[in-house]
Amino acid sequence: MTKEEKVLEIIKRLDKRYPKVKTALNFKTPLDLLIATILSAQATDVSVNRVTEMLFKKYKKVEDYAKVSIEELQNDIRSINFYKNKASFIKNLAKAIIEKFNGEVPAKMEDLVKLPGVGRKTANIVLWNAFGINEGIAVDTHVKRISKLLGLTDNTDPEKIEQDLMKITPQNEWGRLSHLLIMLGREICIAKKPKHKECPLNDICPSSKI
DNA sequence: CTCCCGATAT
DNA sequence: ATATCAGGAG
Repeated sequence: MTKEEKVLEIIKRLDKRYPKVKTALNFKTPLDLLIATILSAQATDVSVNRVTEMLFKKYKKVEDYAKVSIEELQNDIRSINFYKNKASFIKNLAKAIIEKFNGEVPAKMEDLVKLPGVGRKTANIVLWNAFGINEGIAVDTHVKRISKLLGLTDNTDPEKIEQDLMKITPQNEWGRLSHLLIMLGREICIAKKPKHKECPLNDICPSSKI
């Protein structure tokens, strides 16, 4: 089985288990999702959703983030890790969106990654979930780990892994592949204790202990 | 490569 | 106690 065939089989099986897969982060607007995704770095989606439920009622426009004091913003997201960094990212990003993009979250990779606190992973999440655009593949900790376990890549650098996955995956499946692997990583192919017996990919996974 | 730095599961 | 969690910047 070629890697191209393997990816299609993986998508086919995971699609059956996770139909209509999408981000687990709650959001209504592109701005909401951008903020939530920044907050989600090395944090659980449950923690992020708990904070954003309050946050998105208080901050509805980029101007709200741009004008709030850094201390107040820090306090509003204090339960999330790296809250000082993230508060600065969000405030500076809001200013940048107002100055450079007329107050609208840009729907292009090259624009998104210029924003403070936004890398390709965050940009890919926003592009696909908020704009329906397949411009790349979000490689997070789950996608990184599982791609290697499945033998889809030999690289460890997320950007190289993304390139490898993009080469062997039809572009219209890029967003879905990423989110399907994330779901598998959260529920079955757990970093610490993979549930090989329950895994729908155990017969085509080189790392399976079954 | 290090730092950031709270909540949760085991 | 400690490993891990939808990472990114310096």
